[in-house]
Amino acid sequence: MESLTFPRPLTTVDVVIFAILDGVLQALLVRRPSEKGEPFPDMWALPGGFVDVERDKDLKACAIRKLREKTGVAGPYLEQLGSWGSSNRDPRGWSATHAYFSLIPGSPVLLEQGAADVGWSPITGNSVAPKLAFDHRDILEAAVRRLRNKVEYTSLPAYLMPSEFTLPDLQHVYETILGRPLEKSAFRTRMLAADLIEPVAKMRKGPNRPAQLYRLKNAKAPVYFARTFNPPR
Amino acid sequence: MESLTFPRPLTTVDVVIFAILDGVLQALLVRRPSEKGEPFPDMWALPGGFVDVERDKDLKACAIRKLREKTGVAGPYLEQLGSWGSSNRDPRGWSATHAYFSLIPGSPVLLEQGAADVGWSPITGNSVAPKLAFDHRDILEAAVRRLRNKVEYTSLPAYLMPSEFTLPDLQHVYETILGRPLEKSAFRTRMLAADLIEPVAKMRKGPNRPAQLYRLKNAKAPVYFARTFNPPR
DNA sequence: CTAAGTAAGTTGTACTGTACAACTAAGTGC
DNA sequence: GCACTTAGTTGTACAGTACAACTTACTTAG
Repeated sequence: MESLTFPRPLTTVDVVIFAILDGVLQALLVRRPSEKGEPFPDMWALPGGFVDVERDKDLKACAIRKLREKTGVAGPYLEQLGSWGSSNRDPRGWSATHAYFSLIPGSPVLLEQGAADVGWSPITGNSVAPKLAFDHRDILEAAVRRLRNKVEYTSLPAYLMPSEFTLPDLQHVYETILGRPLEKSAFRTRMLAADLIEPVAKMRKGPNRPAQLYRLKNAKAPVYFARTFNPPR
Repeated sequence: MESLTFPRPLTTVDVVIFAILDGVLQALLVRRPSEKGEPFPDMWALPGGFVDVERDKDLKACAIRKLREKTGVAGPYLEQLGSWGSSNRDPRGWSATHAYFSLIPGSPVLLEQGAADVGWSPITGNSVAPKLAFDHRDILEAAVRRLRNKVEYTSLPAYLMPSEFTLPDLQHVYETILGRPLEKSAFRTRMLAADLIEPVAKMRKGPNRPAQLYRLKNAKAPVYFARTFNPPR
């Protein structure tokens, strides 16, 4: 039998958690512990950590656990992003992380505990302002690129909406993520043809014409459109 | 300092290697060793194995090493597919694999050594005929789905072509992978507009009208089209 | 009560890339 | 020379969006 005594890399899971706050795309960050000997003490990092071979039955379960520990959110959109592994990404030795990305709806309420160690950071460009521990900037940038790319031809932003929203609300989220305006009528046609949302018997009141409220259809998987938005130049 | 003495999962890399042989999409498989104590002895599996923390500087280097060990091919198309990790996918304990998929051109010549332990298997449906070790069937199916999906809107099949090929050749590869016929004139228009290939000053002779030969433009990254082929039903 | 302002939502025309189908072109074999 | 086959082109139809102008429904100022 093979001995299996050779050195094993460290195995972690990290989660890029996106939400719309103050009308802006933001990512959740946690502060690294400040204990002596911890790598990147007090720096901001993506939520994540070691796979616990006792508690986590698989990688996705581990990601869900970390997501719930930080946000209290259960059952949001969760997708595998990729993995990053090398001899030098963690000073403690050869390490590989399995990265996920998650979209959470509305304006989520964070768990109150340890609020100083958890915070939302707005996405500007492809990343966030603070320096991040490990190679977490690379991972975050990959997540932003993947999100932007998919928003061109999928209904992913629907997972960032609160339970009831208007079509202009949804369009603003698309525009915020893509960083460019979209055509109102084409947007509406596409969304309504997608069999993705259904109107509720209410209107959003405001200082001008009320807007129809919609909600996501039950347990709706993301819709893939046959074309991207607008001319890609 | 954190002790790092907790148990670590096994870390492996597996590669799904696709090529067109006999006009059919095929995947490379290797036979598991037959030694006592080895999991899944003598079964077919994807090429791969443990990360070697001494030799592999990162995951991609590890995938490239395994690719070259099995095929002798250097520098083909290589893309990360995802990762699979759980407590029960390997009888030796909690294990996570980082899966890649690769497209190799033409009709590749395998390394001769140990030819009995390496073989191509045609893709039928979403998988291959033989039973596979571990969860390699899941991984292979995910690779086939990803490839099919991307072929709808990218130029990936170009990486499966020999150095010189005709447009009908390329179209046949598209059709083989997608499992449905494509429109000749729309296909040609799309491919020629993509700035992906260039004609060489030669024709493919045959029993009927000669066809223009093309080659991939130098170091060409895959092209993403703004629409999928055909009506998706 | 009316008019201005604003955002929601609709309508009509133009355009782009593909679908579909018929056509022409260039070779082989008999 | 003619039938056959595959390469490659041409022309019309169509689908989904881009663009822009329009109508609708509400609030607020006067």
